[in-house]
Amino acid sequence: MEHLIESFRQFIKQKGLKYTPEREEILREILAIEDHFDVETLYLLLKGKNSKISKASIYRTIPLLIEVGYIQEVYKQGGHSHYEVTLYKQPHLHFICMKCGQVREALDHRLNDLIKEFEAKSGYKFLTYHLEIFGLCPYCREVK
Amino acid sequence: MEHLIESFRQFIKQKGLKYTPEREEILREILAIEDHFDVETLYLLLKGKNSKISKASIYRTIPLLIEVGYIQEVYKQGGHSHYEVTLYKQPHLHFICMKCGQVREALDHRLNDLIKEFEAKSGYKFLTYHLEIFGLCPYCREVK
DNA sequence: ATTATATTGAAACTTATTCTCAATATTAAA
DNA sequence: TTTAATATTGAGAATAAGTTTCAATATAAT
Ligand SMILES: [Mn+2]
Ligand SMILES: [Mn+2]
Ligand SMILES: [Zn+2]
Ligand SMILES: [Zn+2]
Repeated sequence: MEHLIESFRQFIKQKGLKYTPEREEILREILAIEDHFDVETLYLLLKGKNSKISKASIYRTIPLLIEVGYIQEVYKQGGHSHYEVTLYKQPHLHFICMKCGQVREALDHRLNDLIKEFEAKSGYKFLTYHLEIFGLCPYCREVK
Repeated sequence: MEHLIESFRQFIKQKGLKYTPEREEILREILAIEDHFDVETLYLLLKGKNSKISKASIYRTIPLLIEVGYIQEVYKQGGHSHYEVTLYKQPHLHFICMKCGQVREALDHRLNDLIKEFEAKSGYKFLTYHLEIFGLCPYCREVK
């Protein structure tokens, strides 16, 4: 945990940026979230702890955390982005129920293999992916 | 071509809606597009033909064309949706260059198989998917 | 023709995200 | 430990995609 904070600080310094308490606070809060999160959720979590962090700072810090490889934008839903900490997990797919909005994730190595194969054959440099499957969850496909 | 127009009319009627020249005009324009398209592109194409169609009507017609199965939203880029006619093609993946914005598509039956397998195992009802792979195209990975 | 209802374009609205700016904080150097 | 250059902050303005509202008009059933 602390080593992640330290690595982030080094990343910030090495880019010629300044290490601020706001950036660290945002990082700590995100690392404590187990789930997917969006900017609003994160903002309210911080606010609930009497933090003065503004949404602008959250929006400014997220790209840095993506660049350092701690988080990824994993899907868009309801017109806004959702993120998650991807330090300990591979990219994976998200099944989104179009009726109730429930999101479930699944990981399959064959998908990652397929993408690596495509990368090798195509000459592209792959950075990340979104696989969003849209449909109805078991519950919603029942209720008419 | 004309049979698609006719099927669309029947779809509209059967839903208790009214068949209007605006809806037909939008459908004809979309069917003539070979590529991916977004609302702005479509609007300008129509405008260039002296059409009076508003963006509001385009935004209202797109969900109907998705529902009838003629088009799909295939990816989001630059903060807005991109669509394509999917009458003659399977869902497929889109590789998006994060630097120049180029989009290239690829189709692989193993991906579709994987998704069908997931559907069968999970109890979800699958409708469509987006697989967007983000990275650098062969050209952009060269230029620093 | 009449009439009920749906659709239209224009403009207002909503919402996510980015930008601007003046005040403040960080950092390296003196 | 001051100084000074530069980056960051929060607040609010700006932007842009998409949705909603509304009065005028068009559709289509009778
Ligand atoms: Mn996930
Ligand atoms: Mn495509
Ligand atoms: Zn559901
Ligand atoms: Zn490129």
